[in-house]
Amino acid sequence: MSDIYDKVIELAKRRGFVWPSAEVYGAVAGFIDYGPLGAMMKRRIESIWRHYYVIREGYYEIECPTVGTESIYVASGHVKGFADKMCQCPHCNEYFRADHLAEACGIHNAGILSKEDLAKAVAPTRCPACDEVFGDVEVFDFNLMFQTTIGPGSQRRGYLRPETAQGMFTDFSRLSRFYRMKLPFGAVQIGKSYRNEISPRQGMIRLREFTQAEAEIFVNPSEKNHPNFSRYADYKVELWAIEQEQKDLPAVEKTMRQAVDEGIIANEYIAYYLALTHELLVTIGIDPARMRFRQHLPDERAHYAVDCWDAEVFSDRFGWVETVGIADRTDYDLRAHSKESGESMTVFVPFAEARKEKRMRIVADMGTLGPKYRGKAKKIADALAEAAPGPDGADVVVDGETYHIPGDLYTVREEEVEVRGVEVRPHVIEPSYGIDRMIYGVLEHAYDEEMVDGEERRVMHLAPCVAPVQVAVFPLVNKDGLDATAREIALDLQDEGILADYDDNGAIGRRYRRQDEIGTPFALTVDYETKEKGTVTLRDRDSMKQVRIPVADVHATLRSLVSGRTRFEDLKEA
RNA sequence: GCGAUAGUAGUCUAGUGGUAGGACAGUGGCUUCCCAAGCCACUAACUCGGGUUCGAAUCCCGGCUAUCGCACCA
Repeated sequence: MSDIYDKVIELAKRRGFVWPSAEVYGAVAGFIDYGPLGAMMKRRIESIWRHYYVIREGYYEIECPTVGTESIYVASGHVKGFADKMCQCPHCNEYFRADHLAEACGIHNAGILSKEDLAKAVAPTRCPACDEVFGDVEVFDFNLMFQTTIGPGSQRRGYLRPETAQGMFTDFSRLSRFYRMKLPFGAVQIGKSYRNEISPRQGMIRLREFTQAEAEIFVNPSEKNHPNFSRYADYKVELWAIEQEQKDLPAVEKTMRQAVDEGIIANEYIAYYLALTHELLVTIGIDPARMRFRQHLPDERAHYAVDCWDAEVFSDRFGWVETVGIADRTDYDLRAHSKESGESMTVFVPFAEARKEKRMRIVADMGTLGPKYRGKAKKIADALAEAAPGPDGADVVVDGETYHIPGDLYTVREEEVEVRGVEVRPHVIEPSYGIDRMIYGVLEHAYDEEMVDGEERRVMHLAPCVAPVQVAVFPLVNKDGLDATAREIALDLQDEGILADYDDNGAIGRRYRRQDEIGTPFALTVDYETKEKGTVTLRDRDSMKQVRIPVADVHATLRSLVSGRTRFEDLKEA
């Protein structure tokens, strides 16, 4: 003992936020259970996320299976790309990435070598661990996806999804009809994803089963301006862009308008979700001073991505933790699924006004062309339609051979056609949130120890909107009917949908402290004045101050406090 | 996964081969009554599996988990 991590995890375990999963049988690294308070807090964070993405942005939530067939992940590239080629030293049994070993001895692009070639490349090198020459080693694939089989007889291979995103892509055509073919549109998913990490060692930060909240926003590639950009145009965020990162400079503060105009952020969509993410993280209780937006360096971002930013949250134990990724993935995913599935995955975008376009149409004289070229005739005719004929005929290339087609074998017509629009393959803007990491960040940033009258007070400064228990209700003493009144108030609050925890055990000070430790933001106490004047005391967790409010106002006041519309400091004494 | 270290009530900890003790927390009661007060009572643990031994929390081996280092981290 101990840094904040130890203290936060100790409290989280003891009070029922997060537990090692299935501890009775021996926990397995990378799996956690959310206890009663943790699960409640997680739901609250998820519903705040929904408020932003589903209600405010209008991107409906869908829910897809966590088991997917092989073709999904062949298309997405996870079957190939998510597999590391590994080998084991025959002398010391240490595991290594085979491509890393090969690159260390001067082979470039070792990542594209076959298993056999990698084994050859590694054989003469020395093991970094035991310094023996490797000799004969077997290079094998280690895929980070959990594999399973679907149905009996294990004919059909399935994978647990490594991200929720693919569901939005495979449902693209139906989504596009749902949104009546109007770009932009988006869909979101909150759910479990799975990655069989080789050795997850960072508690809640690297899990084998984790919760993601992802939005896939499909936009017209030529219109990357967000329709509601004005909402965040003046929103200021500290940006640690490529330039600052490479030169080791501090982050710069910019409005989103500036950042887009200066070309720091690729487009309004990315900037919009970056600002929205900032607002969301602050709302759930991430300390703005311990948060930054870091731009991916060109060599670290996926080859197809135009721009990518991570929201990173600072942890006392882990340093900067990548918590949210916001990327412009272009049309990569839809193109990949279109190719694998044969679906077009495009959206017809009509022009404001249908355009009349003049087109040259080249029509082959099949009566002559057919007998002359026989089997090739169809292909030649198709090529002709695309060709640019000269005065003495047209040259077309079919199957690698050039054919000269004299002018009398086709006619050129000029036609006027009406073009109403184009088929567009949308680009994808993807904000992707790691819910578990957000929860850890919230817990760590909320944790505090302070001295009160020479005694340590442990308190979780959870935002009222994410605190699992929203209000505690106490009788000052357990007699003279105060307890019955307090019980009634608690019941009323519960009827109103407010999570109120009634407690009459022991001394009142102890009850306050118990609630402080789980981050309950407010406590109501029924005392002798309640009977006489119809008021109760409302105590604020952070300041430990109290105001008296009328019993009749309890619901409305708490609702307003919990939603953040009112601050405790602004309450008036009854 | 490799190596080192560790694992005793919910938490912290005492216990070097002879049937586990404390503190805090928790529960019930008394009392006091607005910030972990006091008194009484109670609940509750040797990480798991093998081995050595008449006897193992204690010694040995292995698993699991945690911490640190190495490796891994779309």
